[in-house]
Amino acid sequence: MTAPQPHDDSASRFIDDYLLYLMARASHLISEEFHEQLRRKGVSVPVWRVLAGLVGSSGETVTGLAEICLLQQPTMTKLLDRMVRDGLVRRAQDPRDRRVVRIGLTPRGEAIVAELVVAARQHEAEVLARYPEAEALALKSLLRAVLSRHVRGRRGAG
Amino acid sequence: MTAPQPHDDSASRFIDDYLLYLMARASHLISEEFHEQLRRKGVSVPVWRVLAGLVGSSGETVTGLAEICLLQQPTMTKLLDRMVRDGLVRRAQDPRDRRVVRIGLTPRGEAIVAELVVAARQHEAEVLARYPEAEALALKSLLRAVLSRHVRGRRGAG
DNA sequence: ATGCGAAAATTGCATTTTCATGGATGCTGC
DNA sequence: GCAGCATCCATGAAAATGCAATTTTCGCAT
Repeated sequence: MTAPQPHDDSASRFIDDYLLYLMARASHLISEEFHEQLRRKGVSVPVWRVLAGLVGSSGETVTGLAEICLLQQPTMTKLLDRMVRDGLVRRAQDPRDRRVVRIGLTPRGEAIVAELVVAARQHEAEVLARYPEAEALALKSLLRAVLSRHVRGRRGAG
Repeated sequence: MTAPQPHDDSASRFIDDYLLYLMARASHLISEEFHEQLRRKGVSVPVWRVLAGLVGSSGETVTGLAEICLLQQPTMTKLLDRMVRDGLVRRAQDPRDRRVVRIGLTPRGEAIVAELVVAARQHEAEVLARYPEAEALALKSLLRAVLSRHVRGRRGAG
């Protein structure tokens, strides 16, 4: 029962060489930069993810959006409730399968996400500009490689 | 007011070329693999992060742990309440600064995290084995480069 | 046609997180 | 020694989340 020792701080922490932590931390820190911009515009992170997930692909399902946004389905349903209430998206029945709900941007949602995408692209450019171009390209390429190992149902993956 | 169109699915979604999304998704998908192991052992993700954050560095502060675990400070305080209740960690006053609370693993916490770290290292090895060794090394290296741009307070960064 | 298993979305309840704030200690300049 | 400010942790009310169970619809074999 020795007391916790304050010294010996940056000895060799497990997490500092742990891949999953490096990824989570890198993702979190870079994302936080943009999330601060979102805060200033009064848009929450989950709302941004849904809006962004709909850009270039109108008509996602609830389950599909949940998978895209890395959330669970019930969480997505409740999030969509709020976004519908706020006039950002709307629900529509799928003409072929009445179990399915298709989510689409409202004009208001489209206007908001259009602005945000501009800011996101600019921020991404700033982030990438911090590194030699080769590294920047390699990073994206490696991330794609990681993701390609995880094809989950999404047909016609690019 | 055109209805959401179900077709035109995998055209060219914004997020598929968005760095922050690639990072978040890669991190999430790989992490989920290990989180499923955690679930089977009855350990929640935040608890694992705290335990892992303490390995090799006893005596972290509450704020420090929050930063390490990518959580907010009040979240960490309440998470630590539960972990203290469950006998995983304990609080101790810093001898030099009475505002500071030092968090240390209990013997029970140490035993549990020791097992988990073994599983984590094994999972990491499995993940890295999916790629050519050069890619695996490059990925870690690039993530470190990203993180090195974000030295936040932590002194003596490696 | 009809019944049966599977899939999609929602709802309810308990838990957890967040945001804003409060209380206490430490530090600096005078 | 003391005022003023920064830092650290804890708390409380409100919102969001996770998990399990429910409902509706579909696909398919009979």
